[in-house]
Amino acid sequence: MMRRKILIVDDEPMLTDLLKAHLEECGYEAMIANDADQGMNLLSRQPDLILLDIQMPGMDGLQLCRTIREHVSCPILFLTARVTEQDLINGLSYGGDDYITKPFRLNELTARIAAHLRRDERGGQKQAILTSGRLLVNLSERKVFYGETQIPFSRREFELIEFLLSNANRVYDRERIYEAVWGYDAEGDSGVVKEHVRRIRARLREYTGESFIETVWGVGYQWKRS
Amino acid sequence: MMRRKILIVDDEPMLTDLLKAHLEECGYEAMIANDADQGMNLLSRQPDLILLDIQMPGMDGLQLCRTIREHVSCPILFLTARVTEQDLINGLSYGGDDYITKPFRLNELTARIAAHLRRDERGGQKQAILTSGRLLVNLSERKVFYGETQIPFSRREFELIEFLLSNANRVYDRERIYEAVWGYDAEGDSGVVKEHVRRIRARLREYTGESFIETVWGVGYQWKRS
DNA sequence: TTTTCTTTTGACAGATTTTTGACATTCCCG
DNA sequence: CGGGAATGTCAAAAATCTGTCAAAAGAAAA
Repeated sequence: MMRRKILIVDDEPMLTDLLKAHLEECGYEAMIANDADQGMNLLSRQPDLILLDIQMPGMDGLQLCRTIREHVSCPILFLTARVTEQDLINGLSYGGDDYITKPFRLNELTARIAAHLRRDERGGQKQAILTSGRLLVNLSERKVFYGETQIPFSRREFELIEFLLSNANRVYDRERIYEAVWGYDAEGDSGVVKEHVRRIRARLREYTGESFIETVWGVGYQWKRS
Repeated sequence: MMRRKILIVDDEPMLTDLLKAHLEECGYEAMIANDADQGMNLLSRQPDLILLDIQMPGMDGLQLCRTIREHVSCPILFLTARVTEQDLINGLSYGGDDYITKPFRLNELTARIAAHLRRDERGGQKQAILTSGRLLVNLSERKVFYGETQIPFSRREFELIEFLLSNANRVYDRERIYEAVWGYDAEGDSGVVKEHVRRIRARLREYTGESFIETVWGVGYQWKRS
């Protein structure tokens, strides 16, 4: 198996050096880019994964992310400081796949990297993070954020959100939703879905002002992504 | 075999120079840092061992030690003038591996260094230490410290802590936890995990005031790292 | 063996979530 | 403008989950 190539884009030489050394110790091949131009150039070497700092001074990391996405389809993992949660959400909607906040542990980082590469390899399509506007849904931690505040959801509620959001802009009747989320053959829908949608909407509205889930009369529900 | 790199952190230039010369004579590559910042910077060069003076004026050597531990896992050897048992415990609880009191003989120092490097290399067993806030978990010695005091845990308790902490911020249901820690296929979880979590929380709370392990309702537990 | 400590188990109460059904409201269409 | 079907709302009931305790079973130490 070829050694996996990882591209590191960060303006802090100290950090990039440390990361490079560590990643190489873990058996990866690491390339360093200290600015956007270098980063774009190194795309030609076909990295398997990209670590991208989205808050480099004098450069728009988000734009860079989008540009990268136009050229390659490998996982992009953001490095970000805790403060600008908003940037993070932007980033994910700009084509990123996951994020990790600075300061982070090397072990944690390599674990994430391994997970993404594994997923990529198996062809698994499942994203780790979903976004919708300013809303952020972290599937692995099972948490929903609006900006920096977390919105609490119960298990079924979360599963329902996960289903609808990962099939955003598509309409499903209650029976299908029940089947997909509850797993049984939907015999008597009995209005459970209805009630859950209500509570999810209520909580979303309470925290964000909008409810995201839309009713298509006579048919079912859909997650509306602007 | 690569030449081993040793990082010396001490505010006394005379001493550091002397050490550097001596170590290089012994076939090591030596790097000097005269203050904490320099020390942190040089971590990017991945030293194989660190000599650290824990009593530099205007800086908390112990805290530095702990900070270093968050980034690297190589052996850390204290240089200290203090000799009490208490100081030793302090140092070790902050993530150090050994200590040597000043004034010392160069021979003694190099002997210790060689011993640690040998152990590090042979066992392949990394001196794994995890931290979470002020909490420190020494995996090789199977001990947990909060500041300078040790918190006692039994075998299973420690293993459970180890598993959750090394996968911090990720949620695992009881079944998975049982599988990972007990090693069997989780047939009848039977609440063993639940009970262990309770006792771990209780002891952590007793010593630290917080319980670190968080419940995600309907899903499982996770170690919460701020 | 006895003693002590750890681990497992089962029962229970309390808290939270999920489901249900009755009722109100909205929407479509004639 | 209604009638009827589909959807929204609410609160109570049912089901599920978690925290806690104490006792039993098992391991380790003495």
